[in-house]
Amino acid sequence: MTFSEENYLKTIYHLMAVSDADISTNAIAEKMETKASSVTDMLKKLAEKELVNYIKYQGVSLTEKGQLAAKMIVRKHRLWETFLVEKLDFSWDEVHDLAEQLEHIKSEKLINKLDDFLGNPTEDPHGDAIPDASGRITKIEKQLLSELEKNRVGICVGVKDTSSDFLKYLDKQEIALGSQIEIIEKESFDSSFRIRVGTKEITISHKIASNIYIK
Amino acid sequence: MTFSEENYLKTIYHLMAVSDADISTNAIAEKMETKASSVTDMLKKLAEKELVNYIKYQGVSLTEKGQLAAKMIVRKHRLWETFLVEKLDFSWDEVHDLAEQLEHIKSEKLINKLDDFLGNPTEDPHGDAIPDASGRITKIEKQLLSELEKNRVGICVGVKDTSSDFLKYLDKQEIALGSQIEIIEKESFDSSFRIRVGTKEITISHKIASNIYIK
DNA sequence: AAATTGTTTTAGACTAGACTAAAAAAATAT
DNA sequence: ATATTTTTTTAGTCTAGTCTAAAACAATTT
Ligand SMILES: [Mn+2]
Ligand SMILES: [Mn+2]
Ligand SMILES: [Mn+2]
Ligand SMILES: [Mn+2]
Repeated sequence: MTFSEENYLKTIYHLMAVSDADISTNAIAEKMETKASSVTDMLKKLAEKELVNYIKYQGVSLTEKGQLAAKMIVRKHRLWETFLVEKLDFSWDEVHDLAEQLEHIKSEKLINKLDDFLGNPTEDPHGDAIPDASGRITKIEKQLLSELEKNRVGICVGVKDTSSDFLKYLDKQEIALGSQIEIIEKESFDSSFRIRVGTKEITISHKIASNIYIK
Repeated sequence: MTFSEENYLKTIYHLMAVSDADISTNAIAEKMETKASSVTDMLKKLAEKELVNYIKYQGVSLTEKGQLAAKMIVRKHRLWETFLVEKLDFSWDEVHDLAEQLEHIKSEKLINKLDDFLGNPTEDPHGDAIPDASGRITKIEKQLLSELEKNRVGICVGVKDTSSDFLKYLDKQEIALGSQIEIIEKESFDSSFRIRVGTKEITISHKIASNIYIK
């Protein structure tokens, strides 16, 4: 499997996790910052290899085989991110682009040894689940901070947006995985939140609140 | 720089370490298991980028810029090999092919952090020197076991052939980096060697002896 | 139901990197 | 010095992956 094929599979996998319905050519093109015509070409190739179910004009979904392949790429991505943060002391906003490269290294043995070396983690530095060697995922129950009621308290267990900008913003506000967060007030006018993080009280926008996972 | 360009540079670098003279198109083709015509195409491209000095029909050599680029690839290769052996418990005959993939990961920061994580090693698992971040190499003085006189004793510090087959043979004979080796007898008829490794006495062919470095 | 708009596919072109076959140049042998 | 062999380059073809522009199809609006 080529890098490009792997990237398409992974993108379809992530889109399927959100949508249920078949994935459209345009959705893939947008997410990958490429053109719809390029996507069509690739879908034909992936269908030929029985990695996706593809019917012209009707969108695409992963086959079992494609699903497993996609999970293995996600597994590698998240294990490498964990390695970079835990062992090489990278911060959580720096690792995604590097993992985009490392996820294409081909070796089951390597990734399984890396898994062991890291102590078989179930979550990556952003709180996302790491599939195990057979593709199984331990679902983490979590909800968006924006869905929490006033006066409730929770622990930050993940982020939805993993962009460097957002993660740096969280660093600045001293919000990290494991931080305790309490909803002090929900402002109905602009849907912003007054929250307590540790001992500090801060105000965050609805957009911020809807990108933080709480348990 | 593409993977392919990097592989050509690295090959030219290794050939230059042996030969002094300019490197021939055929030598590169042979080492890379490709065709001379493909090599010619690539040499033009590398010359365009000022990574090699190339004159039609007269062979090729690395420019300063090309030399540094090649060293950085070698640095990455050898640091990854060290990581795989030291941290992930791979054996020295398994790591080369994996390092061939890993050496193309693009990130100075990653490789420098990996270097620190490993304790800034100066040699890889095969006894080859690891260039530092600026390309400097600490030359290791060593000689081939085959050049050693009778009754001399030395320590195995490296291997010339790093093929899996050869390394596995050494494992079988319990020869590893750090092993003490004494020349008991040199057989003039077939140039074979009678040696003592630790407490064991064994016979090795001239070919074997000329692929082991001793200090 | 027809027209408009949006989406997806097709057709054709381009680049990187590989290949084969033929031509050109260099090296070697006679 | 000429002929032969070997090496290297050129010319042309192929595949993967991308793109633009045009055509085909689907969804919406009037
Ligand atoms: Mn990521
Ligand atoms: Mn992640
Ligand atoms: Mn190696
Ligand atoms: Mn090595």
